Amino acid sequence: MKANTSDFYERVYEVVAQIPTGKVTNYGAIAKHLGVESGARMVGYALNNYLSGKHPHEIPVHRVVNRLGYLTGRAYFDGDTMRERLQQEDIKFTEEFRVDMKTHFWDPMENL
DNA sequence: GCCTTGACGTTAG
DNA sequence: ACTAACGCCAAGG
Repeated sequence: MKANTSDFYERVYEVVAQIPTGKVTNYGAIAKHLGVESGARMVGYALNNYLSGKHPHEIPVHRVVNRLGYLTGRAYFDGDTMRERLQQEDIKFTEEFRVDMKTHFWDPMENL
């Protein structure tokens, strides 16, 4: 059973699916949790792939931001959807497109 | 096969 | 706080 790229994508989706409402995590934390510390970029790639394809389960991909809290993936959602969804979960922002990581960061390493 | 392009992160300045 | 240079590695041209 050799690990291929699609396995990695699936594992990313599994982690994202467990991010609690009102919390966010970042690309690097997910990669690290999956044992691929240098794979932060690939996590982003996986999420991008998620939005382009058709998937049976809805997962909160809007809850993944970069390590500084910036909504680097906002351009891949319609309009301002990413920020709107986060605000609906009472997530606080320190800047227009930056969430308050100090308050809302959820680390897969410590919770899974 | 080579080159460029990224939802990234770390380090140095 | 901000910028630039790398390292990373899958995908697409």
